[in-house]
Parts: sequence; structure tokens; C-alpha cells
Amino acid sequence: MTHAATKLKHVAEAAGVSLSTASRALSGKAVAYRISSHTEQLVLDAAAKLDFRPSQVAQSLRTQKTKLLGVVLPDVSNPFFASIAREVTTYAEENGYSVLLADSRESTEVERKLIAQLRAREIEGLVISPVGLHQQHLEKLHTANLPVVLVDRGFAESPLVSVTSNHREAARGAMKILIENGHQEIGILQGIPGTTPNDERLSGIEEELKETGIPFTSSMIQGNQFSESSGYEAAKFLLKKHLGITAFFALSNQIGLGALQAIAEAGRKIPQDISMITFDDHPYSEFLASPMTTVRQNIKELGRLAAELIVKQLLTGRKPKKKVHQVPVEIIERASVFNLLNSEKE
Amino acid sequence: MTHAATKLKHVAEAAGVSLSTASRALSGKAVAYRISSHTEQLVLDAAAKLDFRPSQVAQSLRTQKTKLLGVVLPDVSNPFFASIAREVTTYAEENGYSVLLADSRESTEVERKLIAQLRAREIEGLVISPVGLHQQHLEKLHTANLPVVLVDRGFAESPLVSVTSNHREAARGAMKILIENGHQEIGILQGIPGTTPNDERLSGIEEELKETGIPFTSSMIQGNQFSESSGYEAAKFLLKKHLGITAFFALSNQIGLGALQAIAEAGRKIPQDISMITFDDHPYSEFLASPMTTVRQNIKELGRLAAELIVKQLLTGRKPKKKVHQVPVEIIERASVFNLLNSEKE
DNA sequence: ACCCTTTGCACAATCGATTGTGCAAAGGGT
DNA sequence: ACCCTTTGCACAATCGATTGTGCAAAGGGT
Repeated sequence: MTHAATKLKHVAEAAGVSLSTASRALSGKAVAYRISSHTEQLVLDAAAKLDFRPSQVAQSLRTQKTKLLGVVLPDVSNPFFASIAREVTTYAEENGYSVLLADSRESTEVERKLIAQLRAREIEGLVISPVGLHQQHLEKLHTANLPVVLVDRGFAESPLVSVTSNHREAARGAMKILIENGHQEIGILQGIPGTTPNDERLSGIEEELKETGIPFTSSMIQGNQFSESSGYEAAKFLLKKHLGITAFFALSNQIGLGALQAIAEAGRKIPQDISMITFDDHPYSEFLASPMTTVRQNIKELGRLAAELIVKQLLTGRKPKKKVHQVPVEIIERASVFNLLNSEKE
Repeated sequence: MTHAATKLKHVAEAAGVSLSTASRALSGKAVAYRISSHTEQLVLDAAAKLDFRPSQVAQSLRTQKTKLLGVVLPDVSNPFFASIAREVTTYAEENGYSVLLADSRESTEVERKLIAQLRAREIEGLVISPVGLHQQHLEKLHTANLPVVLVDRGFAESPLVSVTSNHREAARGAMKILIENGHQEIGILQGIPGTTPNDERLSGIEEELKETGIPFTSSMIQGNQFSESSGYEAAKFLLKKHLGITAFFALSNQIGLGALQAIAEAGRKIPQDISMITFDDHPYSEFLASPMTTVRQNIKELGRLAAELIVKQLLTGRKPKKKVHQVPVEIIERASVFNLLNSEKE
């Protein structure tokens, strides 16, 4: 493109050497191929003067390495995934890889198409937060020897490498706080059923309830997307149907926002009328009408680790030893959980 | 990569035709090159059976078209830029282009390097939110005939195409609301001085103050980054130095978050003690301790329009007629602005 | 029957790099 | 002086597609 881009040929001519010599001098193989240091310098000078940058396209074709990573996320505009995109791109860039970004819009169909396109571009590896309901197309990549790292969403019993938060422990921790504060009727605002973040959180919730002897009612679980509208509908429904409800546990930030809307519309106040804990911490969590108690995932670490796993694999050619990578989670307690026990004492 | 990827050669052999015939049949040039429909079908069938996807790398080299767009943003994890990334990638994808994403971390130096790398990958066009203090390296692209579209941040008197909000009008509108509510001592929490979003907002602010006869004090303008910490420091400083201050205008969402922090630490309440308007609306703006009055930029439109301008230019080969594209802005009034006039009457 | 046009495809060059190999010139040993 | 090794580079093939051109076979007109 860029019109008169200088090619290796021009450098070679300017230096008065052959293409092969120019190529070798420029790629640091002068000693290995016995290019005299004088000739080497001629080439380097010519390249510098002509502002030569080798065509990565041509290099890719010849060396069969594109130095390209695919990153597929269900919603790049979601700050959670945006942070992952950022970590992966900067880590990749630092290691000589570039990132092709694609947004699957939470659709497995779109996800398949995007992956096909990325393969046509001969990406060397894929970092993906899959929609999460199907993994066959991803396993196919794995068997085709294309390194894949799942981030945020994994699959049970998968041959694929994954980096996720410890959803189960995180959910247990949040439930523990609610229960310790005397809550028994807790509405669970879930995301996409069948995805591991959702289901593992649910099973953590169930475990914690069982352990403390509180009955686990499936009708207290509502919602079907990690979205604001799903959170809104689910919370609205639960507020109507379960009059005794005293707390919500929202399984994502977006869901939480929707719940906030529903709670406000119902004329309830957090935390006096209804307590709440939300997955995903944010800068604004602290400044909400009631500062929100949140489960803070270590997003940077999730992104960086995923990038590292794929890049190291490409650089060394060795698959990571560990398949499942769990990143610890932190619970930030603020003011959105009301203590029912204290209030009874008073 | 992917091990035994089928190449055009294999398709040609399977169909019993030459490479050229296979290529032409697959790229829809059968009639133009008088391939019989029987032969065409043989090729198509073979390609389908072998799951042939042409190497984009080889195609790119031969056709000198990579179908690659570069997108460079100062901070992908910022929801504002993340939304732009999303709009551009999906629009590009729909039109056969893929997006190489890079994050300049608000550094012109990094920005330069990233652009050099993107050029080595032979991107056909660049969508960039530049750091905004230097444009020489961007003009160079323009003169090298690489289509560039600036988004969010432009340059005064630039030959480059840009898509931005109407910063001036937006800022005037916000100031007008504050002034109409009786505010005269208004702290401006600015971003990076010298960038067009910042400076045009400032000049909008100045215009509005002048028009209403309120003195414009430069010491009321503080801050130097579009970041939370800059907003925090600036607000903290102003609260200390200007005891008569009654309102803040924060020139970005992140700045606003920092200001919230400083205001809380100073023990002041919004809006009673201090009013506030923030640039950039967000889902949570409504649920803050005091629901925030915000200037809502049409981010989707900014991103989509930028993508459209670059893609259409590539598709048609014609430069857009208009250089400067301004997208209207909307002000969402909530509860963070206190009416000083009413309170005096009472 | 002959010639000219059309049909239907294959050959070979090409994009811009990398890399295995070959060969002349220089150097070194006796 | 002669031969062998080392030095220093160039030639040409190659990655996987696209595309200009040439040519044999078929068809059509008189």
C-alpha cells in the first residue's frame, strides 16, 4: 500500500548486494552465513536510509508464521471484556504478536463464523471467551493443533486450556456474607445457564446453602443472560413473586445494574429493604446510592495469564502443563448488605 | 498452521483442473474467463469437500490488499473506547475487513511504534483516537496515501478526516444548566490540555461564561489527564483553594469518578454542597448516590461513522467529501445539579 | 472442405520475502 | 608453486495464491 514502500530489493540494490545477503544481514544472520561485517553494515545503513520495513505479509507466507493472535469476546463494550482485550493486546504486542479482535455478540453462530475468518487469516493462536454453550467447534481447533486458551468461560471436562476466576469459591464467599448477616431468602440473578461461570457460581451457592442448612429453592434463581435487561426482569419477577426476599446476589455487573433499576422502580431501598451483592467490582461501585459489596475478579490477571499461556506456547512449542488455571477472587465489602441479626436485637 | 490445511493445489488436483481454473471458479470469475459451468461445479464441489479456505496471506501478497484495518485507542479498557472498538470491529467484519487492535496507553511514543507495526502488516486503513498532542506522524500516513480517520480526538486545521462529538456545543449546554441554576463559581476538571476534546470543551465553557457575563478564571481549571487520579487531584485542589466553589464540570467519566472520591473525602454532599455535571453517560450514572447529570456522547454513532468512512473510502477509492464530522450530543439531566436560586428564595 | 471465430482451459510470471546450496576468490600450509 | 580450506557472497527455489496470455479443439459460415 502506502505507495512507494521500499522493498528488500531496493535495499539490496542500494547496498550493492544480493537479496539473500540483504535478507541475512537484516535478520541478524550475518555471522551464521559469513557476511563480512563491512557488507553487513552497508546493508543496515541502506535499510535505515530507505526506512525499510519488511512486508510481514511476504514474511508470513514464506516462514508460515503470521505472528497473529485471534481474540474473540462476546461483548467488547463490556468493561470486563474490554479489560481482557487490553491485557491480551498489550502482552501480545510486547512479544511480537499482533491481535485480531472480533466480537461474537454472545452468539455461537457468529462465533463460528469469526473463528473461520480468523483461521483464513492464519492466526497462530486463539484467546476466546466463548459464548459457552457449545465447544465442539473449539475442540476442532485444538485437534487441528491451533493453540486455544479459554478465558472467563470454560467447559467442564474439556481438553482446552482455560483461565477463569474461582467462580465456586467466589460465590460461596458472597453467600456466606449474606447468610452471616441473617439473610435466608436470597434471590439469585443468574446469567446464561449452562455456561461455566454461571453454573459453577450456582453450585457454589448451593454448597454454601446446604452447609448452613438453608433450603435451596430453584424458583429463587432467575435470569438467562449476563445483561442489564435480564437482571432487570429477573429482579422484578422475584420482587413480585417472593415477598419475603431480603437479598439479591447478581452474577454480573450488568445484571446488577438491571436489578438496581427494578429495585428502584419497586420503591425499595438498598440495603434497608433489600440487600445486594454483585459480581464484578467497578470504580463506580463505591459511589452508588448504596455503595455496593462486590466480588472483584482479578481481570488483569485473567487477561495477562491467558495471553501469557498462549504466547509462551507459541514461543516454546510446548503446551502448558496445567489445563485449568484459577485466579483468586476478592470480596469488597461495602454498604449494600444489611445486617438482619443486629436489627432484630435492637 | 493448523497442520494439513488444504491448499488451492489440492482442490485443483481433486477437480482435475489447473490452478488458474480452480482459482477462477472459486472467485466467481467463471463466466468472465469462460470456464464451463460443468468444470466450475467440479471445482466448487472439490473445494467444499476438502473444506478449502484460501490463504489470506497468499492472497494479500498477490493482490496487494490485506483487508486489514488498524484500530489504535489510548485505553481499550475505558468503556468509551471499548464501545468504539466494538462498533468498528463489527462494521468492519460485516464488510470483509478484519481489525488489528492496539492500545497506545495515552503515549504518543507507543502510538508511533504501534502505527509502524501496523504499517508493516500492511493495513489498508487506520481508525485512531490519537493521544492528540502530535499529529505529524499521522499526517505522514495521509501523505503516504494510507486512509486515516480520527475518532473522538481531532486536530485543529488538520488535513485528516475526523469524527467527533460537538464538544463545544456540548460543553456550552452543560455550563448553561449550571449557570441557570445559579452557579457562578464552577470548577472545571479538565483532561489533557492541547487535545481537541479538552480545548474545544474549554472554549465552549468560556463562550458560555462570557455570554452570561461571568468572569472566566483560569485557576478554576485543573487537571491534566482524562483519568480518575487526575480528576481526584484536581477536585481536591479546587475544594481547598476555592472555598466558594459550588459546582464541578468533569470533562470525562473517569475524571468524574475521581472527583466523586475527592468530594466524599472532603465530607461534601452532592448536590446540596456541590453540584456536578460529567461528560459521558453510563448505565450506572442513574444509580449513583446522587444520580448524575451527564453529557451523553453518541458513542455508537461515533464508532460506526468512523468505520463507515474508512471502509467506504477503501471500497470506492474516493476520499470522503467532508473532513470534519460532528455527532450531536445529548444532555441527560438527573439530580446532581442543585438550584441555588430556588434555595435563596426559600 | 476450408477458414475463421469462439470455447475452454493450461502455462508461467508474479507479489516480497527466506533459505539451501554452489562457487569463485582469498588465505594458509608445505 | 601447488593444493586444500575458509571466506564471502550470489543463484534459484519456495511459500500460496492471482492473472495475462497463448493455444488446441470445437463450432459455424460459405
